[in-house]
Amino acid sequence: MDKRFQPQTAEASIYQLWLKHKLFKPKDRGRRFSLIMPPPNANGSLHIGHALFVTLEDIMVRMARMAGYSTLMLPGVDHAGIQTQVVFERLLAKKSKSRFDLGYQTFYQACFKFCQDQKETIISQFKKLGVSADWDRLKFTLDPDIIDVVLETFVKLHQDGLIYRKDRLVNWCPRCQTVLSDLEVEHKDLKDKLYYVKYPLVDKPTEFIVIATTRPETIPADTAVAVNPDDKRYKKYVGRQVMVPLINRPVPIIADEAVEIKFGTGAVKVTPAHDPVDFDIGQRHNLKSIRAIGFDDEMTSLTGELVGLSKTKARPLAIKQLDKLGLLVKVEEINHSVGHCERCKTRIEPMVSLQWWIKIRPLAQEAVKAVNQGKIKFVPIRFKKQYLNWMSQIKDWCISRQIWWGPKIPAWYCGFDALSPLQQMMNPNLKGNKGCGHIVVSKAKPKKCPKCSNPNMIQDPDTFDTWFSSSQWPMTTLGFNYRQPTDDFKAFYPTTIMETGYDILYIWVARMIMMGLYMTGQVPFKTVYLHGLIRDDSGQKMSKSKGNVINPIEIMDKYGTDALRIALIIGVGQGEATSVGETKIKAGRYLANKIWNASRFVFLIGQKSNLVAKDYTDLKDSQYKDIWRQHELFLKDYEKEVNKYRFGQASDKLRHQFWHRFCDKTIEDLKDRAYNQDLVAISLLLSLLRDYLALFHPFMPFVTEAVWQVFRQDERFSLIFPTELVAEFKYPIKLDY
RNA sequence: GGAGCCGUAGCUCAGUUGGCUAGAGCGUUUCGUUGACAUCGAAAAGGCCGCAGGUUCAAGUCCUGCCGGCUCCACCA
Repeated sequence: MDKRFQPQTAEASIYQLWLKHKLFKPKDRGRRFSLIMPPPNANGSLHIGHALFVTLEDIMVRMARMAGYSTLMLPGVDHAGIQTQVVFERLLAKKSKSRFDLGYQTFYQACFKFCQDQKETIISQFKKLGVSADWDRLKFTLDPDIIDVVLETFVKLHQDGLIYRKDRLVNWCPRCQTVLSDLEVEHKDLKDKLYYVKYPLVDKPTEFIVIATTRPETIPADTAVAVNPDDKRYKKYVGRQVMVPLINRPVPIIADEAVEIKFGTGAVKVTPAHDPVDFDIGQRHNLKSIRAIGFDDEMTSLTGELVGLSKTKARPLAIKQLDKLGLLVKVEEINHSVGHCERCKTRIEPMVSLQWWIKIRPLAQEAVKAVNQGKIKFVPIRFKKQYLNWMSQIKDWCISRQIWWGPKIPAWYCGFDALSPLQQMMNPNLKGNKGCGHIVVSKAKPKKCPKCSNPNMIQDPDTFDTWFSSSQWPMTTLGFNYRQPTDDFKAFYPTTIMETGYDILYIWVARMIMMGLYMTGQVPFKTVYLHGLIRDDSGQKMSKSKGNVINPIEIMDKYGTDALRIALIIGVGQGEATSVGETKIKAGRYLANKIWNASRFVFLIGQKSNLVAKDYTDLKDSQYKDIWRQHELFLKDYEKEVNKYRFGQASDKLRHQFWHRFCDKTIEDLKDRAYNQDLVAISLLLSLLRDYLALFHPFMPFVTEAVWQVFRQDERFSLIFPTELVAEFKYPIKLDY
């Protein structure tokens, strides 16, 4: 046995050994355990967050496999719609190109190629981490069979009245040139200015109502001024009219609950086209929606003298003019939170636009019911509350995007005029298509318009929110379809555990539950395990700009994969942030080293002895029965931790037991007798070591396998080490899924 | 405005349904090993478990309030 374990040279061949034994394939028999890997985005390489989640998953999977479950870990990769498009556009920008320079076809193909390359990279990195997934079942969100089901789901939702197309207020990202769902918008607190502006009364132009606004450039789009119905100051004005400054258009003064009496002057300008609250007020009071800012970020023709200006230039001009007219009362500093694009950090422009929406309430109802009935367990439990809280206030989900990267929405339009105004603007090349305006939702392109027989229906140029396809991931990856369940689906659905980060509880987990129930009538997974974020040594969030990121690849090269894996897991509370730094990783390497050396010692002593295969002794009746009993007590305790998914605690206890009980006590106590050919002592050491190797294996698969292989080479140990791979050894504890 | 979390050794953090003589890693001190250990072992120092009340035979653990930090959600003009 070598004096040291060399992860750098040993790991790759150990991984090959597992593949050779088809270890990662589910066995035919036994109870089933399945875990669908959250697909990493195919637009970058492995970071420490990937390492954490995939390690946690691999631990659960390896434990289940060792405990005798027919175990499937299904890997996948995500095309990651808007995120990938932003990443790829940045690459293009370095060559001074935009997606429009390439055109849709070329862009799509180049992006596809880019994703394929990234996919290969990340898969090889996952293998380096020791991930025991069944790579033959690897899925990509753009695989034809996956897209097929996703499209069908859209059609079915539409048939069931759960998808509709409507003009509503959306989040428009001027940089990405697409709308976003609410969950893709980040709110940041910003210092801004609050302008107090006089609106003259129509019937008495010497009298004014003063409103407060942060966006004077949208004044031309005002269609009302609103006050709170209980505000005594303004009671006499309600029902009368004011003149909108800059364009001199009369608008009504209305009363609405949404207006806060205490804020500003208690009177607010209502701009339904550019503000979510105002949009709702507009709906309630049947107000017109006038657009001041176009999707091109320029002021529209309805904005008087501001027309044609960019919105940033329009504001100072508006202020200047108001001031000149003597209508600007004062300016105050204000702190308020403003939405930004999660991907490119550009400030969101609220707009009214015709988009596809999912009517979410009916789906949410079922998803809440399932959780309340205990069909899905949350680990840690506190996320159940967060889930329920979110679901109770959920809003309809906008699923159409104007980006190019991703599958297109299966809606077909008879003629250019049926497209939304935004789509018309963005797709002038389709302009020649004439038609009756009919819309068909179907997976395949209709041969002709069912109404007017036009043979050239055009497809909706928009793509799906990438999360629409992700929300169906557990179903699509297992081969679900709307006709006949596949073998994998029958065998492994619902999956046992969904492990992912708590930061995508709403955007992904909640939606998978809704879609799973909708598509199959069953929950997609029985347990949700949510892990926390990774921080550095001093508890800081890792970020490139702070320069405190840890590159898992470098760590693995330097300290070995096992050191990284155990450092990410040991002693970490459930769902809590993990602090990882070089010292913790070193501690991991020490542990790997300790495992190797303890094994080496036992191996050498065993080799020197007269031990032969038949010398295995029943330890429960030996003079060492107390040691064995203590070991069994530990196993019980350990079993409890693992069944509660407390891997941080479990691995900590395991380390302690192994190091300070087995190495420091048991080995030391039995050393002399073992040297003196006490075969019972030797087989005791061997038996204990074998259990420790098995227990450590899910956490530190490489060093444990390497040791196991050494023992396998000597047939004298074959009764105690009865299987070829440590992973095939009967796990000394029971798991209950 | 709503929801959730955290505050335990110098640092980063564990501590499950209340039973703790409060733990780990790293760091510090002393001694010992270098024939399993790019070390390892034995021992030690170091904690009003944020603060104040309450429940209890018993509270780091449950309840209330306060102080400090964080996260998420929300229609703060």
